[in-house]
Amino acid sequence: MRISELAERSGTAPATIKFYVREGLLPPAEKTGYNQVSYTEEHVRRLHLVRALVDVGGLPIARVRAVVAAVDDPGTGLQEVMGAAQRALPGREGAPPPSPSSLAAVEELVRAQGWAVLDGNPGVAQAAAVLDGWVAMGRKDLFDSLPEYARAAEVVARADLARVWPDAADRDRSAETVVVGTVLGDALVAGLRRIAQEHVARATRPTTRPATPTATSTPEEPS
Amino acid sequence: MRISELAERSGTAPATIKFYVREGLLPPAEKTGYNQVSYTEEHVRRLHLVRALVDVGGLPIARVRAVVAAVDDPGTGLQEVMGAAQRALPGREGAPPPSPSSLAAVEELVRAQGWAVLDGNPGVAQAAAVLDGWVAMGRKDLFDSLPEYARAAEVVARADLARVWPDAADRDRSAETVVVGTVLGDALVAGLRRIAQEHVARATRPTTRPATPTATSTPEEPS
DNA sequence: ACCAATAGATAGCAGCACTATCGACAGTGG
DNA sequence: CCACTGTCGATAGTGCTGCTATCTATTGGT
Repeated sequence: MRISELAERSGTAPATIKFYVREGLLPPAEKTGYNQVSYTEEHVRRLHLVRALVDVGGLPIARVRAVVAAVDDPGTGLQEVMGAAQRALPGREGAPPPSPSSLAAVEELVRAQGWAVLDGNPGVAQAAAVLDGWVAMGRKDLFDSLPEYARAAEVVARADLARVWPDAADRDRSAETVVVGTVLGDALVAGLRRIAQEHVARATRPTTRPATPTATSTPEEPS
Repeated sequence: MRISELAERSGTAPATIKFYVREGLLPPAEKTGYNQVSYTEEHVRRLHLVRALVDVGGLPIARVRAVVAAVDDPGTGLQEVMGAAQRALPGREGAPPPSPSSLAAVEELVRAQGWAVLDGNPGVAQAAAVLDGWVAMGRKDLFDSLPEYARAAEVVARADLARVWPDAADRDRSAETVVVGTVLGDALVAGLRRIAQEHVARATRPTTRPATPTATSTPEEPS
């Protein structure tokens, strides 16, 4: 198929497709002439993958390139593909490194949960950075809630992996599954969390501010 | 205090502080002379809040402005502050709108969970967009896992709100708590999810690919 | 034969988050 | 009193990212 058809089927502008090929997000199409190439169904699904990572996952182009490289390299095992996807996720790159105390807190949490984890896991630094932000705001009560969050995270992780193992025999397919699941999973959990937050906020009827009847007046705006 | 002290205490360059004041992320300091102003402790904590939202939460400046405006406006109730924080989170703005079928699936999930939620909730569109990305990749099995994710999301949401109600009497303090909790909570859950993923992947020993012994050879790299 | 479409290369552009520079002045040590 | 460092506010500039526009040589379709 030609570029216009690929563009139409993926909802992506031809110029953008060319750009993706240049950037290595999309493999070059097979040449059939001086100015004719032939895109395949493989390109369609790869383009869908790229757009999902960019649009829904919010990944920058460079990260997407790293991820698809891991998917395409048959020498990369599923665990490493998952690692690549994890490292690709937008994770506090401009931020200062996490403090040792927060790192220690996270590591203690990991131990308390009975988790086994290597040092390189980016989640550790990310969680520690969150704790740092929290204490910088003068709050400390988050530590008590950590096990609750950790338990929820484990439930999510089990659901994640339950979706991968079924077709673990097909390496390419499951590599894609791992990537999409890891990246889009963050967005899914975040979205569901927003819905659940509103539900819980409405359900537990917070005595909508016990002692300060001011400012409750403004007409209810959808949260 | 003068700008250099504020810069030092917050780890932010003076030029950046000036920029934030211009952009309305930080209130202007009180003038004490032609070229002398006096920053307060309030500025320190506000700057910490802004940096946390930017560095850890990854929010763009414009979103941070909207969030702090909601926090500062005493006429904005806590529910609306939470709504502002939710809408501020990076959520698929460049992406195409979610398909009706995915929206319907999310709404059915919401009903099945017994959740009550208004139309404007950005989580619905976000979750639907994730489903769209998923089906665009030719996978449909995600729907079966949705209730699992929803349950985990509710656990998280309950933990979120349990941290807010305690000091719901202090509107300003709890407004900050809501914002930081909503924004940093996403990052925290995401980080813990990465750790849990690695743990579960190692613990359940995926029979590391049942029928395809190829490509397992590369030396174990920390995922 | 004609014309729209294509490939590939290069240049340009808009947005974002800062950062650098400037001129006028203030506060402080000597 | 006076040099000198620090400060304020304003404006302009920078580096990066993610495309988009333009150009030329060529080609398939009618």
